[in-house]
Amino acid sequence: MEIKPQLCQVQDALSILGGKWKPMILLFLMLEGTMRYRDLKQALPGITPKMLTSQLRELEQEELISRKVYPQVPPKVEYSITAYGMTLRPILDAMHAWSVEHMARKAARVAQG
Amino acid sequence: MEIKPQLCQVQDALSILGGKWKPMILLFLMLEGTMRYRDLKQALPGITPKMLTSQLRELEQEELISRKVYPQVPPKVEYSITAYGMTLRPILDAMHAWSVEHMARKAARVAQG
DNA sequence: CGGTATCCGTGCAGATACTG
DNA sequence: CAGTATCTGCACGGATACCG
Repeated sequence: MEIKPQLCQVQDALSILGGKWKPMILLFLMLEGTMRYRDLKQALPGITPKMLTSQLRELEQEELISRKVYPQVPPKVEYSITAYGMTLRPILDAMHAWSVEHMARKAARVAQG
Repeated sequence: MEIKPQLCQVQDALSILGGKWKPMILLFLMLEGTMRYRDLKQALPGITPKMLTSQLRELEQEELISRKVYPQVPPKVEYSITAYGMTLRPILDAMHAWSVEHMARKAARVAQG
């Protein structure tokens, strides 16, 4: 059987979802449509402002999310998923489905050491 | 709209596919069924023996692949995907499909800097 | 409110050499 | 053939403090 080199392109998708918080950020924005900075910070327990900003900037640069600044005091910034970002949904759904399906197995492995 | 905490389980799938070479190893084994150590090494250009071994060991520990040793000289070791490993296929397929679909966009971004 | 700036530890991954 | 062993670096992520 011949292996098609194309198959190695899987790396591309992985590099985009690679950041520790990126999948969750994308998921939240997919579901909420729009969230402010502090909403995301609350939704992601334990994330530092530096990490949140860097992850958001990277996703924005990939054009997966968009950033809208309201020029007012106090500042207001809204993040939302783009149409392009939405194309990642099948991947996230597949990962989510798998994780839910196999949580029991993982729990058993942890229990037995 | 309510966010379901379950959705954050996406991290589990990601941690399993996280290694740099793991997705490709899994893909090759899914397609070939069985491969020897040196076949994998050849199939993964640039991988060092240390990395290949460590990635294989981790996948084996997760029971995603199985390792069969033939006690002979010179040694012969075969790796193959398990039924459990096969359950990851939808994720890898989704990632592959997305990557193929969006290679053009990536190429354009690289071209323009 | 929505970020920056700075410092720091660790873990992943590569290079190289050696072995049963 | 199928690995180990050892050394190395640097990107990733975290902690903390500060700013327009």
